[in-house]
Amino acid sequence: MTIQLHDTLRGKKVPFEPQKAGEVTMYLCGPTVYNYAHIGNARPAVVFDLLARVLRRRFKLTFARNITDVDDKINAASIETGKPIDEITAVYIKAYNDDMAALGVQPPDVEPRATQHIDVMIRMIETLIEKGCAYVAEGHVLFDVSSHSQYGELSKRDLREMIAGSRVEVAPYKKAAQDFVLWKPSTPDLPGWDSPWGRGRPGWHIECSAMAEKHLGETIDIHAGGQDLVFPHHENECAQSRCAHDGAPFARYWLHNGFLSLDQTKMSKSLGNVLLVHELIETVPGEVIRLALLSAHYRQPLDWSSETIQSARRMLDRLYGAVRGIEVSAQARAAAVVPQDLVDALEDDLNTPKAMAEFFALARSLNKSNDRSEMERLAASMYASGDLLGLLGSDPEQWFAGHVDGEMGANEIEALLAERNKAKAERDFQRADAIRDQLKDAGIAIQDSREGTSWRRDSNRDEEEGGDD
RNA sequence: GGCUAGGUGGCAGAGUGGUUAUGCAGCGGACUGCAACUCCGUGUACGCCGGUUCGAUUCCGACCCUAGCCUCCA
Repeated sequence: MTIQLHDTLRGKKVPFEPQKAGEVTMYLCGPTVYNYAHIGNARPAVVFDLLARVLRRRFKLTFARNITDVDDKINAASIETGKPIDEITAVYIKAYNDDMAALGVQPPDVEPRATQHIDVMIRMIETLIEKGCAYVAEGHVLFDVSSHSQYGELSKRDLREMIAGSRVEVAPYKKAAQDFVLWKPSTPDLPGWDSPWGRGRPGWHIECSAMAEKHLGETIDIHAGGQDLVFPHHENECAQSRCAHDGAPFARYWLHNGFLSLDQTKMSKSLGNVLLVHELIETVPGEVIRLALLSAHYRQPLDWSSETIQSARRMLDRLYGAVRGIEVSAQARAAAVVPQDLVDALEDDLNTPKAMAEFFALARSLNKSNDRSEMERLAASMYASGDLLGLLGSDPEQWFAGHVDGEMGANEIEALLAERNKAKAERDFQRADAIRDQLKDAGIAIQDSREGTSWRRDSNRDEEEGGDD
């Protein structure tokens, strides 16, 4: 079966064939580093990280995810905080990569920075001017939208309607309202680079076009990003690149993830409901966040709430519970197979809910099995599936011991369990139950089995009742 | 107003022209000293109205509602 992907340009799910057999190029719009990443920023990173993992099973993938480190929002942050720009960007680049690593996002093959590609951008702008697709006006270079007949194709917009519906004040030097900036002049206090049009800085859209060209070539296989980037960012990127490359296709498949809302509300600074990843991971394991982000299909809208987190946590409890206590040899790991149904689900436009259903089916058969070698084989299969999904990366005991410190340490818990087992052996069930209640109050759930008693920090515990901290 | 997605059982969330999604929660049972975990069983779900069809949640049309974009935004 060939991989199926939903292409925004064609507006439907289509079979995926790379332009060059066996090799795939993919570009994802990365962060503008003026602030910490919020949970909505994490969705495309996680979703397309999964796509990268799926593609790597079959193809040699070159995956580029850029960093926008020159931008007016960064300049504003610099003025606001009084810190130099490169200090700000360094802090947030590190924070972004740390946050994404916590969510199981593998580093891309290339992570180009805008400031290191100014020369490429200038060259591309020169090319666009030569080809009559761009013009200089008052120190600005603008892209002439009328020079590209396919403009509007990706976002399915009609140029004439856009003029009518325009709500922006049009800069006087623009030939047409939709023309967008490729290069703009910088005042001495702003970051700037020398160019044929004077000292200035690039517009946002040209950055991605230039970096994609440099690292992936004129025509890339997959271009991905958030749905809100379709217009104007991707439409403009597409127009620039195609004009610069004599009409060669820019991206052969356009993938866009749906929006994430927070408690049914759009995240926005003015509403003060921005949920930052680096804050969230203090109390929620990154794996839980990853699973929560993958629990809905990537193109669907996803509402983030405490229930979303709780549900993902419980799912992981179930998955880790299935593999808990099963030794998997290196040999079994090497021979492990991801169930074909799970692979098929992911290769069908990244159907993660279906893939998770298959994952649970695997956990169920493992839970049901009594045969040692079969259990090892199934557990190995679960770990292999986890590797593909970016889940189940922790040791199960460590998972149940909790990623967040509880008020009761492991030694104390073990001591109480030993005492309880002694009481049980003496058939002093009242004492045994008292200990169980004591542990429960401390947020520890215990499970008896033939092999002994195991424990875990109970994710089902109502934190409201935790009380005294 | 225009464009693009959606509206599925208590919740989350896939999918399909006629047959079990899955997870959580609930109910019954097994296991257990009692629990928990796990297993087995269990839900007359597909926005509204028409149409096509032997049969539609699934296809077509109208309507209602929701979200995103049209301005920086993942």
